[in-house]
Amino acid sequence: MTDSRQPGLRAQSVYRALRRAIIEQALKPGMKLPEDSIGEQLGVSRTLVREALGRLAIEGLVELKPNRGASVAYPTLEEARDVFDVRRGLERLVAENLAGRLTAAQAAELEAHVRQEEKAHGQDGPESIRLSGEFHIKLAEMTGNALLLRYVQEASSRCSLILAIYGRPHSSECAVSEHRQLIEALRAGDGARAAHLMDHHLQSVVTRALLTPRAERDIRDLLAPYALSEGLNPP
Amino acid sequence: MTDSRQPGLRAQSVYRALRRAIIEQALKPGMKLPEDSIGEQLGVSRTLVREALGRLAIEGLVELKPNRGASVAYPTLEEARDVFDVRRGLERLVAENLAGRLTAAQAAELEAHVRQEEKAHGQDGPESIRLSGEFHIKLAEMTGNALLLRYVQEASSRCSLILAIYGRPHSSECAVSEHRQLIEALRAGDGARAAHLMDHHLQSVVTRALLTPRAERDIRDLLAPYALSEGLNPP
DNA sequence: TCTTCAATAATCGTATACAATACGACATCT
DNA sequence: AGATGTCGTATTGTATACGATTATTGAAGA
Repeated sequence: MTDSRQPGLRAQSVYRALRRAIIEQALKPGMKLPEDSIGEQLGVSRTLVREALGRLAIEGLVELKPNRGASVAYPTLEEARDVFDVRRGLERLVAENLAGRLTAAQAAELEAHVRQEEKAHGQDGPESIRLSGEFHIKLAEMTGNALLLRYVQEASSRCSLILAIYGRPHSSECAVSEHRQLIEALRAGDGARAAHLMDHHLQSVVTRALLTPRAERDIRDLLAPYALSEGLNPP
Repeated sequence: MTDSRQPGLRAQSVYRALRRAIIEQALKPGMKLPEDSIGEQLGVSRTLVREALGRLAIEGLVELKPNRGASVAYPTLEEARDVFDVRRGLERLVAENLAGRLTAAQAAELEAHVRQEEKAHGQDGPESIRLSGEFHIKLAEMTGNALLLRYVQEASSRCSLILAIYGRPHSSECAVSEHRQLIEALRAGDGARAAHLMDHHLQSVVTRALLTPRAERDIRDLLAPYALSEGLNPP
């Protein structure tokens, strides 16, 4: 039971449940999120659902329109670019911060993680994606800077959502070799190189998996983002 | 009347009112924030106050302890350092992003702003501080990156709170000349130099106005942060 | 006088209630 | 048929209600 009757924890459970559901695409971009049905499903009142939706809206995973409720966010391409730019910047900071400061234990943990990524590379799709993401979160954690961690987490989740919309189907997001190189640079204490590697790593994630490469098939695909960002509701 | 009976706007009004009150130190760090009295004062129910407090808690301006309510945040020195570090990083990104991209109109606006800062420098204390802060917000706005703007705003407000606690009384936070140099570098399109200037500018804000230079007078000052961060309630 | 404890008051966490708004279906008119 | 107006339903925005938890006060005992 993660439920726990402790105060405030149920609210957080709702938040996390919705968050995961969105990132894993159980709730697809643009999908409506009525407070009633969610509350009923999760066994809480609208109050807590509302709280969670509000928080998700701040983080950009949910869109909240006055008097017409919440829906899973459907970022435009410009917003997507913004998010990726900021994320690259943030993770560059992470890299600079970490260069030379990595303890032996931390380096070992990262390498173990990369080995896992390698193992999962060929087979399980979603598992591979999850591991790639976690690598970056782990790095942010290791800075010991809570605010930096929060921002990286937020940007990362939004990136997941963006890739769900604009990314090609099964691009394995991160190249394992690039993670390896990065660890090496961090270990060597070469901050500039680490930042540079991180920057290009994330840049290549974009070009490899994302933005523009996807040739939209027909007008419906092209219009979908606009319709949804205006609150319209295509079938 | 900023009140406006439009839905959702009252909630935002509450949020903004509390935010300003905290930043302007009408509500001092550590001060309790009971939902009831705030709601009564602002003419709304606890629901909306709660919403606002939740949001402020996420942004780090308010601390929220389970079953014992909200209080104005009292960041520790480590948290303060984290926030300043992230802010410096973010604003470096702003500088890099803006270098060479500044339109003539934007440059003019910035220069006009700096002239205002200069005017206000000698006289009004709080006014000078406000203008210094706004300069940085303006820069972030000019990137056109909404997420970057949000993060800079958030970090800035937290910095205000931090300076309220640990800063020396009337340090004029930003040197006008440094702002001028920055604009020049942006205009020249020298991204590296702009980033460097920004970095040192913010670094000097810290050393000039802040952290450690303040010789605490007695034990009470030294203990205050610890007491408050533990939820204790000194008179 | 200082501690301990119980009763009371204050405040929070969550659910529910009610009014306001938006969406959809049907009827009406041209 | 197509457009337009009206009613009913669904869903939101906000307030209120109620049980639970924490702070406070005051009295009794050491």
